[in-house]
Amino acid sequence: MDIVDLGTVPKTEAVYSDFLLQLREKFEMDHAAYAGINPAAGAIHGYVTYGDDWKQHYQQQGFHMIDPTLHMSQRSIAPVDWSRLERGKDFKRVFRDAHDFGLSEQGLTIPVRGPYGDVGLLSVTRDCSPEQWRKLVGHVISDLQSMAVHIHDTVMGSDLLGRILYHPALSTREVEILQWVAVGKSQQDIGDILSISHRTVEVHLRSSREKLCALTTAQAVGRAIGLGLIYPG
Amino acid sequence: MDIVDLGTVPKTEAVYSDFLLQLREKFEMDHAAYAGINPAAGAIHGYVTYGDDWKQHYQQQGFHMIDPTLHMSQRSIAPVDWSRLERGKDFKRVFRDAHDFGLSEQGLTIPVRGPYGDVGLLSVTRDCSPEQWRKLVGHVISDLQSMAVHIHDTVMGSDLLGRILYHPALSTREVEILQWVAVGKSQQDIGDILSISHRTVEVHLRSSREKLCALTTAQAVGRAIGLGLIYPG
DNA sequence: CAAGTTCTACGGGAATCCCCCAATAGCCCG
DNA sequence: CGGGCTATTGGGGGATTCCCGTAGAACTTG
Repeated sequence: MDIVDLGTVPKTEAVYSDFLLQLREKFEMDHAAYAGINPAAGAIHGYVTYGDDWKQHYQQQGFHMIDPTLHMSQRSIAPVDWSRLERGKDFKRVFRDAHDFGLSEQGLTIPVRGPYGDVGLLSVTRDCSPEQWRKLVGHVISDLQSMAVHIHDTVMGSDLLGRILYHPALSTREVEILQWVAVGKSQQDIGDILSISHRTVEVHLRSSREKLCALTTAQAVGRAIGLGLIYPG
Repeated sequence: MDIVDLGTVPKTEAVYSDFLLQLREKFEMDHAAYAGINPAAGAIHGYVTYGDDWKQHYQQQGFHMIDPTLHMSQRSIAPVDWSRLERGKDFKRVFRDAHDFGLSEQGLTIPVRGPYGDVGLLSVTRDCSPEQWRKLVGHVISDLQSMAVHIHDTVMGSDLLGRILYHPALSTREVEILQWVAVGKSQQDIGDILSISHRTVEVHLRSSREKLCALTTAQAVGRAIGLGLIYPG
């Protein structure tokens, strides 16, 4: 594959846009777009090959609030071919306008998720016959999926420094106790389970909250889950 | 591609094992394994092409607690080639034993995540020279990634009925208030923010706990995050 | 060895949460 | 229209958490 390997170049916004342009050419698509959300870093990323006119219009109309290609893909493990989406009023509204900008309603969105609640959506569009589309997709889907993982990994990696600085080191005991809280146990229960005083449990939870910069224990639980330190019970 | 499409056959455990056997043959691997966790359904899945002797030994030794191929992959967006793992005491412990069962320490694990906290790990191993391995992986990685998504999607889909039954419908207000809790606000704060009584906040939280089968609000926050209903604050 | 971290434990009291109970109003759908 | 659900509000009271502060022992690392 001759698309630039994002792992080997400096990370600027232009690099991602170029990556999408190259991907678009290689896989014979009209357009490509990547959208990424990183809750742990509070970051949102978006790169597209569309012209500025459609980008502005999409934003002004608030289409991201109703765009079913986004919403259905966020609920899917596998790639979502737009031909399988319901042609409801939201779909029609977005793509009636897209037509006016010369954009096709035939496309595909590939969701990728990371371990800390981060999500990336790589979308590609191509205006051609359904038969041609099916052949094209069947031919390139594996590589597109690999590309989706690649760009999402790289974009999230560029948030990595922030996450390293942000990512606190909870002690073993602190993690253990937070996990019990996530399972619904009270401080007294946890003390009984671990054969320690419930006052000690309280101390560890306080330390956990401080390290996670959380005002409450419930918030600390949520953050620890988001960071992959514990799991929902 | 001539591997059976899991979407077209009845879902039995033998089907997944056959899928892995076929995948192993097609991509010239020694072995293939899939492990999946579905927190929302409380389900754990595992299918492997290894013999029963290694499966039993792996379980008896509790290797899943220390296996770095599992732990590092769970923290990665992209596939993890085992050659890049640190040869620490855990790695050595697992693979010293694996050698005794004729299994290679050369492999690759591909993580896949779904929208509800579910995680799937597809691993493949092949005993050959590093040069051959690099060529083989470069040739098949895209297809392996697509396969990983495919099997994980299908396994999680087989939990779908459970998830539909289990997945509670929180009201808009309940979700909104749980999100504020996840941000660290107290019930009084939330009442002030939303211009409602803190007693009303309490009622919504109790309803949320009931629907999420949670004993505490902290547990409810964790579950809601795991279900993708709210996000860590 | 000294410093830092983790683990253990406690007093006292305020704040918050959550238990039980009660109620009304509005909206939607069969 | 009636039932179910959501949203709103309140009383009374107990349980739990969390605030402030304190301390010592064990372990690790430079």
